[in-house]
Amino acid sequence: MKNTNNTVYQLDPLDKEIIYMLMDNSKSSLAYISKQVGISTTAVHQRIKKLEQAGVIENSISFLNPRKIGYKVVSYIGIFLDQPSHYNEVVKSLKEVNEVVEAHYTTGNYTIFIKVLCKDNDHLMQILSKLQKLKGVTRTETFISLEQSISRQLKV
Amino acid sequence: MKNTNNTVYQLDPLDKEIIYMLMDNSKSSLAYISKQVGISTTAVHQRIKKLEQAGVIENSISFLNPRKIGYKVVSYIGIFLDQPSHYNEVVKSLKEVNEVVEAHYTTGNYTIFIKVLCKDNDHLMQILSKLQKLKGVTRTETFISLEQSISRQLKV
DNA sequence: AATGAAAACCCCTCTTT
DNA sequence: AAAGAGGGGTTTTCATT
Repeated sequence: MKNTNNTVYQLDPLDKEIIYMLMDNSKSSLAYISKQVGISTTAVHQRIKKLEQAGVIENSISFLNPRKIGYKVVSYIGIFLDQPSHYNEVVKSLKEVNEVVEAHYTTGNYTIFIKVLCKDNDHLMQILSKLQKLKGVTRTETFISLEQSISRQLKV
Repeated sequence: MKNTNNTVYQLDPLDKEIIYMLMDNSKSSLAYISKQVGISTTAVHQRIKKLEQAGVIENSISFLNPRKIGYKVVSYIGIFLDQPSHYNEVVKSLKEVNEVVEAHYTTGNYTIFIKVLCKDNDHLMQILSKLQKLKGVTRTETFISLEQSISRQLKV
């Protein structure tokens, strides 16, 4: 069941300690967390369950390292649409392109802003030409990431 | 030990099935995966271990949902530097700003491109004014995400 | 909300093919 | 590369405060 309400969950210091450990490694055992934060394993378990039910902690996932399977190029692409009304249609097309891993409807220069993973620059060129053929797309602007110097989650 | 070589790991269909299950939920048990893909738990275990050692599967982490703790605004900011040589210094400063969750050194219009999470627009304004005071930063351009329509990992 | 104890489940190793 | 069996650890529930 998806939690949809908009109330802000108040984290106490123990919650934060627990969450940061899970954000670092979701397989941290209850026994290990328990030792670090100084409460029983059952108490840790209860807090995690509560945080999960509230939707504060989302499902844990494993990461596939794109580089290891030959995807070396990270880029961001701003997309200009002739009419914002084409947004839904374009997003639908974008969902069918596996290389697109994020898409945002944005304020500012672009209508749509996406993150794309490619094997190399040739591959990126193919994706760009595919994007430019989509109905409603007038122009794109590409930023290739030469180095990702920060990649982390929010700490509060 | 970090795997640093650049060979491309060849995934067979079983590897892919297993990886996609773990990318969806890193806590999928070996017994469950075993049932889905039709090989023994031991075989699944051996494959996962191999994929982890090769660095194809990276550590699993839990996600904190920023919205649930009051962070409602997702934005991307392009940063112009007067000299690229200020890059390292600026990144160092950016690392001290918790709201910055990604930073890239990019080709194209901007020198640095970042992703920022904020509570609201006022909060974003504060971050922007903080960024504009950093030495070497001449100008910034902001894209606020009104809706994230795609958020996923790479599928190959 | 927190605790200890017990049950159920799971990971991981070992042995074998 | 894959399978079954067993020991040790982990999650989960239960009763209690």
